[in-house]
Amino acid sequence: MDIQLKRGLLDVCVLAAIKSDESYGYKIIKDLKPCIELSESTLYTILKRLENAGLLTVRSAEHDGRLRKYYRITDAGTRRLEEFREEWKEVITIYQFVTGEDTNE
Amino acid sequence: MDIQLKRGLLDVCVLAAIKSDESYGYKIIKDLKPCIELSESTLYTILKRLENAGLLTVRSAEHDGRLRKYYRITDAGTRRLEEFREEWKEVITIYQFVTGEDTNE
DNA sequence: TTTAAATACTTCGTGATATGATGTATTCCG
DNA sequence: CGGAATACATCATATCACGAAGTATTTAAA
Repeated sequence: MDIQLKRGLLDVCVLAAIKSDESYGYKIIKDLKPCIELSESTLYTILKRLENAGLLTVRSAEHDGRLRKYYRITDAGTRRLEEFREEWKEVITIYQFVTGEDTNE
Repeated sequence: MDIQLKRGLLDVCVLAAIKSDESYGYKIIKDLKPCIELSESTLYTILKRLENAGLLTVRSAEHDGRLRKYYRITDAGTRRLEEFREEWKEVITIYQFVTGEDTNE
């Protein structure tokens, strides 16, 4: 899919991947795979950004003697997902303009 | 609206603005205003990019003693709009993943 | 008539960002 | 033993939206 279109969706996809339960990098990639593909470098960049924005928190824990970083969504992160739903109304308007479609069909 | 989300839509908005009839920079901005806002620097960057990609052609013409550049969509540009409709199916899937919504509503 | 706003296009610098490449380190399986 | 899978990190690069600033003409208001 078009990379620019993807850009606007990646952040919320990652947030959605951890919205019901905390998760870690490698698992997030696998969970998102059927929906949207992203590389490790992309994901860790996004996780860092979301953390800096206060949309998720991180805790490190050992798992089978290996370090894992678990990411959990914050209230602000949940609000971000709600905002996304609001923004979507605008997106639909734009889609209709572009395709020339009417309200339904 | 979120700038990243906008990125994926700007190019097709501009193409849609000239899809039925050729137009020029200033008019495109005004026509798109109710739908999506963009500055002149943004638009001319986009027009240049779309021209380089062969999605539109340009002709210069004088109007009231002032130069105007008229942009017309090409067949490739029209195909790009059709592709966008196809891509949209993926976008809907992603939207549903993010919001947890089912097939409709 | 002077002035401001609108029309119309151009160029430059900046910050944000996705991604490939590369690296480190451990565990699991054949 | 060796390679695949797991797991995270960093760097350089290319793309892109946008504000700022510039040039030049026409139109309308003062």
